[in-house]
Amino acid sequence: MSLKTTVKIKAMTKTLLLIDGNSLAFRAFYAMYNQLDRMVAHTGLHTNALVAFNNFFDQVVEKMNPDYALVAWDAGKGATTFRAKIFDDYKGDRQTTPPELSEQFPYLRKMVDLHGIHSYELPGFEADDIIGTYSKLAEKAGLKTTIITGDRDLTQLVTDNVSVNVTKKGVTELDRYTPKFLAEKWGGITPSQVIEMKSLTGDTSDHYPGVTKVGLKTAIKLLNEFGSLDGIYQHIDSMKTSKLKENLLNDKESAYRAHELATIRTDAPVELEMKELINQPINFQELIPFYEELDFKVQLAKIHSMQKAGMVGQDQEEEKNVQVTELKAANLDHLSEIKNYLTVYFQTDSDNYHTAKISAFVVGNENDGYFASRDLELLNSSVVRKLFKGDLPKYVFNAKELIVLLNRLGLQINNLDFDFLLVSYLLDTTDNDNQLATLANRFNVFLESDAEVYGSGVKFKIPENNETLFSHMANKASTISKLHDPSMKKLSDHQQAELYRQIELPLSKVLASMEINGIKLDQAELKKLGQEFDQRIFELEKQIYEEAGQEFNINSPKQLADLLFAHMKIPPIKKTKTGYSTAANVLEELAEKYPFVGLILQYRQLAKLNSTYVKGLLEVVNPDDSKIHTRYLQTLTQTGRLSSVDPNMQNIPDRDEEGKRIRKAFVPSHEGWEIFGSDYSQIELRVLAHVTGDENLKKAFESGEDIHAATARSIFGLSTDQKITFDQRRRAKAVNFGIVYGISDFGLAQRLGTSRIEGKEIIQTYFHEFPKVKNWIDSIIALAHKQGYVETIAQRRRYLPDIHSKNFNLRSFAERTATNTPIQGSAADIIKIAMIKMQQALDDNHLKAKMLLQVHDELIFEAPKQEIDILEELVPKVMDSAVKLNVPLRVEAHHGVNWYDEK
DNA sequence: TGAATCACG
DNA sequence: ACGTACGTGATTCAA
Repeated sequence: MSLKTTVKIKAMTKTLLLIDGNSLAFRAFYAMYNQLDRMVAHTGLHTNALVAFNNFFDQVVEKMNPDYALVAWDAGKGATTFRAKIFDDYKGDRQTTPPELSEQFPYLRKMVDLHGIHSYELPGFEADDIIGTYSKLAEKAGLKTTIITGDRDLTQLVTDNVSVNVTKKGVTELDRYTPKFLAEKWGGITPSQVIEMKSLTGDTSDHYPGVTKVGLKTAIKLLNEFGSLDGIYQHIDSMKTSKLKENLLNDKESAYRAHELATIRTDAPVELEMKELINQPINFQELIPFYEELDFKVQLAKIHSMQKAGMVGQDQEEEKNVQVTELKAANLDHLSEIKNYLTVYFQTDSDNYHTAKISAFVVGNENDGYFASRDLELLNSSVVRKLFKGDLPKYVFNAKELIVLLNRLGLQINNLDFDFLLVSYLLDTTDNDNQLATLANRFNVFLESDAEVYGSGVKFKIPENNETLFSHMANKASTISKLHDPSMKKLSDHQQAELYRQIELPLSKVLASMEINGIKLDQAELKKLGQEFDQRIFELEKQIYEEAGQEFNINSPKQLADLLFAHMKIPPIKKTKTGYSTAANVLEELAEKYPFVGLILQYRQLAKLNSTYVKGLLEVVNPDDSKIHTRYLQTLTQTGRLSSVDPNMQNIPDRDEEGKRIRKAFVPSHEGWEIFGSDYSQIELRVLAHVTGDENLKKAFESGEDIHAATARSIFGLSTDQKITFDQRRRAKAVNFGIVYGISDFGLAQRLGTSRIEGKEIIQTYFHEFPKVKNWIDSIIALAHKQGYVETIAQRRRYLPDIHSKNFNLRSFAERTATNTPIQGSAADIIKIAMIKMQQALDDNHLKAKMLLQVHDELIFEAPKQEIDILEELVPKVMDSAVKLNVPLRVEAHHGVNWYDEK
């Protein structure tokens, strides 16, 4: 078919789209019911039905592009329909509309309106009747009509010119009923017989009865024989005596009433003329603020990209690019004009700001414009130094990074006030990729991502062209400036301003100095260890190949599994997604019967130490100062802990003697100094005692007794003079861990190597002994269900979007995190506060000691030997008084000539 | 790029 | 009945 004829046909037969608003709204609401809690706008409005309805417009209506369109609604409360007058229990048992849906109706209507489509309702009539009436009017006018509904009753309106699309799944997958499709689907029934059928079967959703015991199949059989309700009753006398005949006779009145109720009116006194139903273009002008109100990020991003592609008009205002001037020696004095606040952004060529090349910088604000340059020398000018040191509040994205970069340039900055990265993290940790463009998106501010402008992976390149680079950087700076007000407002709404001002923001400075200081690595010591490991690995390799009778890659779990479970025919113990597991706990079990497997375990241990901790650390040590400068990620974890990368200094081996030797290579950076370490004892269980208020648990901590022993005493019913066996303590320790992690009988049994039944008994006994722990767990899960998030003692927040999932696994996981996060996260709050106070104490006491590392519940320092005595008193004091809990905090301190000897 | 493994609290 | 304890990062293999 040529394009010309297609156009002609379209031009000749105009189309009308009739939408059953209420029916689709209900469909949309229940189709997205499991998303109900996830889809809430900042205003608190539920948006699940709105989202689905919007998808419906995008995917269905846009494709149809009808000439005329109308959404019909049931008239609101107070309007009695003619059906209710016939039958006062009409729709009687139907659940009242849930409030979460009711609140969406005004917005649904507005959405329809902004899509250029008329809404219509008529007191005394339902949406069905409006649709029926217009479908007849359209037929007379020679239009092709499409009806969209979730209600099959409307199929009675089907003709050659009227098709009825009934929702199949959600609101975008539809069954298209034509006379032919209807006949195929329902045993040869015609559209008008749909009414006859409903008369016999009744309608459960509208709550009117038909004939007792008559369902779809019987109804079709009767209609095929007698044609209609009238036909059935005209011939009823000739029917054989049967239960069916009896029911038909008994329920004749209800069948005829059902007939009347099921019949859709086609003569409702509708007022709109067809020409008023012309499908209007989408009103983007108003749709954007509307979507913003609903927090429709995806849709806003879509409009934004359409605007960029020139497909949709936009205001001149938005078109305007951010003002950016290249900064030069000649115009430096412009900077002294900047008032109110100063946004600062530095562009680097890689994530590791300790080593990255600093490509360019931009400073400025929304009123006074932005100034960018690649010339870092300009930063040494007195104008810039004064500006950075001055009182203007500074707005940045990642304060810690900026401090480190400036430090590299010998510069300092004062009055860091707004760090959008930190603020976004505190507001919501979910899906935080730490990218400005993504985080800005949460506030409906759109910015090209670095990947779009600079490329990613091997294609990444900082543009050589000044205009490209400076304009992107100015856009970033402008985004930071614009996000100050809305994000700080939200922070106060969440009661998190103190968490930000008193903890995270000051902490970023402390962390910056820790990173800058770094920890000294004795490279010779580590290399020596590496040589020993190399030698032993080589010998183990030889022995393994010999005993295996072949060479293979021992590092490949797949090849190892092949050897063990196929070639050597050892019975496997555990499976992974892809094959048989060769994990350490499996191999340990096998090693008891097959000594050969023990060699693999030894090989694995040494290979790990060698590659990750010997080679790995030697690769990242800074050759200039022989120090390791890790980066703490302050805005990554879901609980509020820090993490550490490049390298990870929070997982240096400690549990096995062999691995611990790595720690000998971490030494003080000055002669006559020592490594000093201090750790909280059982901080998480103490937090548990605090948040639950459990008397028994509190008592255990107040007595100063070993907590696992105390727990053993409680759950195994031992008196104070009875001795606790090693195994009882071990089991109690596993229970304590289990409680903190969100226990299950199976999980506990697995770890204790006992039966599930016994696991269950132990948990029950624990809860009996520590009843408030049980109460707290129950109530925190209930709270998570109610509000969708949990909080730590410092109002750190973690959202749990899966807490209402229908998927058991996802929901259970969310419930376990609901109990674990307040504990792990509050412990993180405590050590963060301690770190800020610790830095302050070191400064106040004019100590040379430096805080170097944080490992979740411990702090590592280096200090002159003469200061060790002071630290032994000061550090525990600062740490255990950081936060006042209703149980004491205990801190242990150690020191030595290296990190190994500090224990 | 994901899975498996193993290092830490 | 569901599957099975919380939070991380680095290395290696194999597609």
